[in-house]
Amino acid sequence: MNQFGCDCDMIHEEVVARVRAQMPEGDRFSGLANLYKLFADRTRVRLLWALAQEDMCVCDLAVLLNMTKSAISHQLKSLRLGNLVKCERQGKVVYYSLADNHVRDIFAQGFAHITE
Amino acid sequence: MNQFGCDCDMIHEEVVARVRAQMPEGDRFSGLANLYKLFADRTRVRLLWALAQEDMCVCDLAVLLNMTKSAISHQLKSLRLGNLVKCERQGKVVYYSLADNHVRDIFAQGFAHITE
DNA sequence: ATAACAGTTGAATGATTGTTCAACTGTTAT
DNA sequence: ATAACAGTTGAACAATCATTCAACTGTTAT
Repeated sequence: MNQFGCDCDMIHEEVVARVRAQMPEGDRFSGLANLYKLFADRTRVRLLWALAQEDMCVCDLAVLLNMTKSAISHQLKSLRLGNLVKCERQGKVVYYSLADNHVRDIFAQGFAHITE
Repeated sequence: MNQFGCDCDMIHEEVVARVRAQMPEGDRFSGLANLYKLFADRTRVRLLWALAQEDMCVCDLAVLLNMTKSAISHQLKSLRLGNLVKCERQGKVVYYSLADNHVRDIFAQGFAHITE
């Protein structure tokens, strides 16, 4: 470990200084990583995709993905805390839907990237 | 467990049938999840952001993020296997750069979502 | 040759995370 | 009241993953 807090020399001082100067304030990178974490699981991706097609209840989603209500509910909670989905109770049934259209845009871009 | 392979009834048969019919072939959801996994870590997000500013070598990136060459190199390998970055050796130094401009677009969208 | 430095690699470790299980709440119907 | 079903929750378990450490490769300069 050296003066820079790492185990090597800084080779291009000007480059590092320039990039560091453009770095955003605070810790916006963690927020960004946390957003992408919600898309970084096959089950959650399928849930979001399904809700991008139609609003659905927990049981329908469980049947669609061949998983238990519990597993689905746990993942929906993560998505709810991340403000990607919202829910509304009607009697015994809880209907989930996308929180906003941004999720659809992110999907479109993701699919575009992996199919090229 | 029932006929559907889950622990509940299908409440809206038509909805599930309709959504299932629109489901993409194969397992494109895993590919999508794997793409987002690469963005789902603070270190990798910062590496990608830095390389979106300028091409850099491993030592510069290590200094910039206050991390060891080894940790940086491991993460760069993941990004390389995911085709998000590429590298080129010039003498002792290995320069990394974004594989294409798609990464920049994904960043723009991500930042747009978390700052609203 | 050999020293010095940039970078890579594999195993090990600790932390994070997805699913299961069992127990629970809330609503509807008998 | 009570049974039945939709959904939630917390603990436990297994799997995944990021970082560390030590040993290694490749290139340059002496």
